[in-house]
Amino acid sequence: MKSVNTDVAYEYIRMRILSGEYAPGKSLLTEVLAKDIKVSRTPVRDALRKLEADGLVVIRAHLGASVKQMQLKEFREMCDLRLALEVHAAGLAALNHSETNLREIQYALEAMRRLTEEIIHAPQEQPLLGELVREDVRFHISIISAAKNDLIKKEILRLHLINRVQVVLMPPGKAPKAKIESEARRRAIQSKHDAIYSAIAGSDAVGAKKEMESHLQEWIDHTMLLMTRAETGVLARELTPDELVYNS
Amino acid sequence: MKSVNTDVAYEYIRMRILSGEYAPGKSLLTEVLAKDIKVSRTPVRDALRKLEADGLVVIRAHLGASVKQMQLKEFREMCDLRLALEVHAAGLAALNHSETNLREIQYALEAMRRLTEEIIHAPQEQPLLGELVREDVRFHISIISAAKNDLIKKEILRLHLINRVQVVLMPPGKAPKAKIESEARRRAIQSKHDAIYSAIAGSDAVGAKKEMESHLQEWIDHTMLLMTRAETGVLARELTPDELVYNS
DNA sequence: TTGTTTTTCACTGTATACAGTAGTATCGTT
DNA sequence: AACGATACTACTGTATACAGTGAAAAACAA
Repeated sequence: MKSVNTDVAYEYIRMRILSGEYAPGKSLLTEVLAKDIKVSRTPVRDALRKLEADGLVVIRAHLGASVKQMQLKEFREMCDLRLALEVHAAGLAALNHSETNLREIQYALEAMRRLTEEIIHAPQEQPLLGELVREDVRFHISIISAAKNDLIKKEILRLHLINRVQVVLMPPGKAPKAKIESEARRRAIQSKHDAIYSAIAGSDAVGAKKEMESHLQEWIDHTMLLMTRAETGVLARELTPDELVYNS
Repeated sequence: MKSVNTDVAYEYIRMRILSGEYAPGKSLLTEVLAKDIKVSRTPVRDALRKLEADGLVVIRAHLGASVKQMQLKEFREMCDLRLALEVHAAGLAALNHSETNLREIQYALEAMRRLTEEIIHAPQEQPLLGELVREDVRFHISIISAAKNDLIKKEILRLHLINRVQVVLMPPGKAPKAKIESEARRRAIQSKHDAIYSAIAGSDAVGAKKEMESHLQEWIDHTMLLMTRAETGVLARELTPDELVYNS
């Protein structure tokens, strides 16, 4: 099948939103985009509609499209939605996982363990943080895959992406916590991950759900704290566009 | 703001899908629709894109749009997704409900109780079934509203609508169960609903989730059984278009 | 007949011109 | 100077013509 301009436009805009080049709130003019992508306005409009369905863009009649910007309330609701789905997926993973799934989860787990220790002992933690986040994503996605429900998986991935666009991390200089505090937090997360893995590997659905729920709730609380603290217009970003496109 | 043709087309097509006039699998030709709605193909295409986002339509490049038709596997996955969300919502409802919410839930509950008894004692159960289903929907939506999470609510409503389009009930004549059996089942459902309500009213989140989970699981199992039994091309429908549009 | 190629054609995808809206700047009035 | 009405304009919404695809029909070969 020949490539379709709509898809080209979709990928073009999507990448720029996910990479942060088009920040939340930025208005997306069809004419400008059409000229940049070198197609007409029609496929651009189609692409924007698809992106709206993904939750990355909002379109208001006669006012045009802009990159979705969430209020704190909406963000909290989305986190809760994600929690519900990932907790359920953890339970399913405990029941439906294959050996391959377990190996995948374990791989991410070990990579995170290694990176956590490296970061704690390194003088500059920043450069390795991106890798850590990437492995964290891999860990969660592996679990979702083990649940063997493509619809739920798709939905969670969608929410993950929105999350990435909305959560703008504190700039390196203004790290909100003392290093000793974040060190303890990192170790706590690691052991929580271990507990989740054990429950899944042991086919303990109830346990897996419980551990996943408290893990995510902790993450949500932590993130909400950072977001309420953060001044508007904070702009440090950890991930490259490439890392953001996990379609696996 | 002036009404937009895209919205007109969207409503037009949506209604016909929800009412069953456009059955799953039916192909939706933009030219035909445009002529029927008396607009051009452009807003029709936009509307179809929106309906695709709703999960009611599928669009394949160069092949056009058609009303979404699910395989059994996908339907099962969707039911599981809905279960995850509604169970979570039940838990939230136990924590976040207002007095008004409780009254709404109770109202639907009592209406169902009355109808259930009427149906059991009536010679012809068919005419009242639609009403019963409508009150059942009201019951579930009231709980979702009580959860106070608009995003989750929106998502569950979306899934409910897809459900209605996909689940085509057995024709009256071929009722799969003896009356005595469905009578027992109706009473069981009623008492399950009572249990859910009690847990929510008593702010018992764990209990509410547990009751909701087993209730929905029972419904899913029952529906899957009907669907696997049903021959292809079964076409009896209980609800009028009007009942299908709960935007509350 | 059966299988393979060619042709046809109905439909979608795209570009573009035009219409219509909502926000902004301009002007006039007090 | 403050306020309201008017004109402007930059953009979206819509119709439509044309290009391009893929599936089904027709033609052909064995």
